[in-house]
Amino acid sequence: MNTEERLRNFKEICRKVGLKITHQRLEIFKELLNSHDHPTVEKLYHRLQPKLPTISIDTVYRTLTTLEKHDLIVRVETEESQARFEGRMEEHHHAICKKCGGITDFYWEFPDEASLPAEILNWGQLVKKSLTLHGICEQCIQEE
Amino acid sequence: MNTEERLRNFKEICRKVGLKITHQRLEIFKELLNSHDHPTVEKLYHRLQPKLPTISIDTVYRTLTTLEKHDLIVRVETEESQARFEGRMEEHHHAICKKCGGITDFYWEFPDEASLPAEILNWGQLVKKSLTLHGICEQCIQEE
DNA sequence: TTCTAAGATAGGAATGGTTCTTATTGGCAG
DNA sequence: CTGCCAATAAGAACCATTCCTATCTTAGAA
Repeated sequence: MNTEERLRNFKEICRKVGLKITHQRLEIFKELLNSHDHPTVEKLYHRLQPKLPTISIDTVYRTLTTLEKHDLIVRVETEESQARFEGRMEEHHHAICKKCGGITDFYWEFPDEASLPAEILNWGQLVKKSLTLHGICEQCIQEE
Repeated sequence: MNTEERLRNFKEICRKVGLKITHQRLEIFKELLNSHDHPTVEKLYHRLQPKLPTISIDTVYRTLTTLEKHDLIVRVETEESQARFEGRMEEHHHAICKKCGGITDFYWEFPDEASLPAEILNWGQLVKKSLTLHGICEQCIQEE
């Protein structure tokens, strides 16, 4: 799905579940679609200032939580205390740099569910499999 | 490594890096070794009350951060705001239940590093590969 | 063993990220 | 166009985590 399709989908989902399509929701969603660095709420808030100078940070929090609930965006799993979000919805994976905290996306096809241990296949209902690589990115290695 | 070996290793590492072996550090480490539910700081704090009735929660935070820095324990990556820790050090993976938040450990041999996309193999220096499964555990399915 | 210096802790205050409260605004169905 | 109800802004409140500092403990020296 490209940006336009994502926006159409966004509006459709909102209509379907009874969410009003407000200026703020639309701008927050669009801003996240254009952000490929898995921004924190604070970062998004600042990026939105030019378009929405009076928006409150609470609205950003509330909206992201709402969008997440309806599977329009994803909350990224990290060890940090600050929440980070992304707009990319295709199943993909992350490489996280221990040094700078940067997150890089990558695609990788999961080998075969049967390669998982039996105990986990019986664990429950699997929804998502995400591989996270930890290490130090090339740029941080150079800077050492 | 069994518990006894882990404790010996703990003391050795402390000596090596100049950390004093305090009663609190030892008890916090032992408590985490005995906990298999990836407890939050708050939970550990309460479990330690019987043995260390006057311990402050700051000490638990500080100690866990210190132990993590020296690779004696691991901070678990979740979407939650509260930090969770574990004492298991063998490389393993997690299945997280969306409903109850429970985390189940499992072992799984990573197929082959060459199966990762080239872009990631050149990303930097990889330290750890962790697979996280998301879904709903059997118990929560039953309860629905 | 005793002494001492440096490091560690307890307790409370402070901080920072996130959520709640409330008055006001604005989307949208009729 | 109008009214209802959801959504927002602003600031207060909340909660997890960290800081401050006086006191205590550990580990090494005497």
